[in-house]
Amino acid sequence: MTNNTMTKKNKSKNIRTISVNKILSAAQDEFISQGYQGATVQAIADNAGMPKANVLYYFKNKKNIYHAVLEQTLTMWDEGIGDILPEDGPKLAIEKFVKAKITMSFTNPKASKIYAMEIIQGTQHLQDFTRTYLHQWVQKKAKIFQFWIDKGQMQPIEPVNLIFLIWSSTQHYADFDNQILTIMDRIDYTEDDITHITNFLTDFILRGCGLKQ
Amino acid sequence: MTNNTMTKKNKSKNIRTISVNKILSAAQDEFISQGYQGATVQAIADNAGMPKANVLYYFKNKKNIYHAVLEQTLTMWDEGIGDILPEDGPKLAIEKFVKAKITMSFTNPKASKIYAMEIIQGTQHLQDFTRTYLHQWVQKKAKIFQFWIDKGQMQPIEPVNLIFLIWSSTQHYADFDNQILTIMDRIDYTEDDITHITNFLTDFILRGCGLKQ
DNA sequence: GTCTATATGCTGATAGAC
DNA sequence: GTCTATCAGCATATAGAC
Repeated sequence: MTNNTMTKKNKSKNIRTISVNKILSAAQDEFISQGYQGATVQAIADNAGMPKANVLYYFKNKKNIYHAVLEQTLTMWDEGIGDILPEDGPKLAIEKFVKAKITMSFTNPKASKIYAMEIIQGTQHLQDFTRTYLHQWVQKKAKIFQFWIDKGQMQPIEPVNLIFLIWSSTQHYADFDNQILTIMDRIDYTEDDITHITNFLTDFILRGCGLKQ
Repeated sequence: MTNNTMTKKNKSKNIRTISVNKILSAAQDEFISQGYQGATVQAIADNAGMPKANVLYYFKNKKNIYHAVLEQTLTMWDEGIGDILPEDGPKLAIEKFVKAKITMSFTNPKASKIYAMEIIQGTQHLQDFTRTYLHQWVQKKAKIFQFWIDKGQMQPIEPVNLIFLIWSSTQHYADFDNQILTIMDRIDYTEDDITHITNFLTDFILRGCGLKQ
């Protein structure tokens, strides 16, 4: 299908999709650096390369822009959380889980930051997500760890705190990238850095669980 | 010295100290939950129990309030960072370091949150602190770990990433307390929780470093 | 769909009486 | 030192021409 054969509807749908994505991307940056209140629709429009009125045409108001950014964030969180499968056994499962979280941290640090800011500020918009989805996820996965412990496949490591440690140590490279890069004398993470960090965290956590050496 | 024998200067100095502390405490809460821009002088004044004009009498403007809160935060960070001493050897040093960071997280979660938000948002006000003080601190302590590794007192664990892991896993309980408490079905951390978490993290990290079992 | 002009409301900050 | 009243500026959001 060429541009010439496009229906009017398809054309305008494309413009809409492109504009909406530009706005969401600009908004993500703006909300991270300025916070919700500090972010101005004007700044989002400037960074998206369009007049302020257009932004409000697509999203009606600032709150709706933020909700859309949050929704994107949760989708990524959900897709990137990885899984912990009983049939994998503790070693492989932890390796996979750590790798999934690290990958998410390095491929989408902005989503991680938006999420972190929400939780730090008091789970204002994410209370439902935490109370229901996340609560159940942790309980379910903790049971799998307990199953392995009971079968003698791993040492008695407290599962809930283990999950917290894996979350925190992997997210840290996304959320605190400014601090870490400054300390490491880098402008950005290189591929080598990412490989190195992945190996470090995987080895360290497996050893912490008594699953290596 | 009774109130009656107080000089006028002492009295007013007390009022000032009390008012300033009330303002700083209220401001800390407000900056965490609303962000810098979202925080209003009016809300700070309300939570401090005084008229807005009084707040601006003591601090002149909102920026100055925030700077004062940040200064408090850095002082706490500095006092709570703990130390890593060559003469302690790796095991004791790591035990002490982990314990110091956990203690800070549980005794002053608000300072940890203010700090975290600053770094996530791009070290806007803390670039100097990160570039100079923190950079040097990490390099210095990394050398001590390297010294122990070279002497065969501990396994070759990459020191800089080890420091990041200890920071992140301990701070997490302060910064993400809302999420953690929801998942753990608690309103607040109990003394038992804190002991349990301290033991978990200390054991896990020592094992990760190959210094236990 | 795009853009200009404008209304409305809120916030930081000040002036000045007490 | 405390507090009321008020100003000036800015940001969201809308109306309406193109």
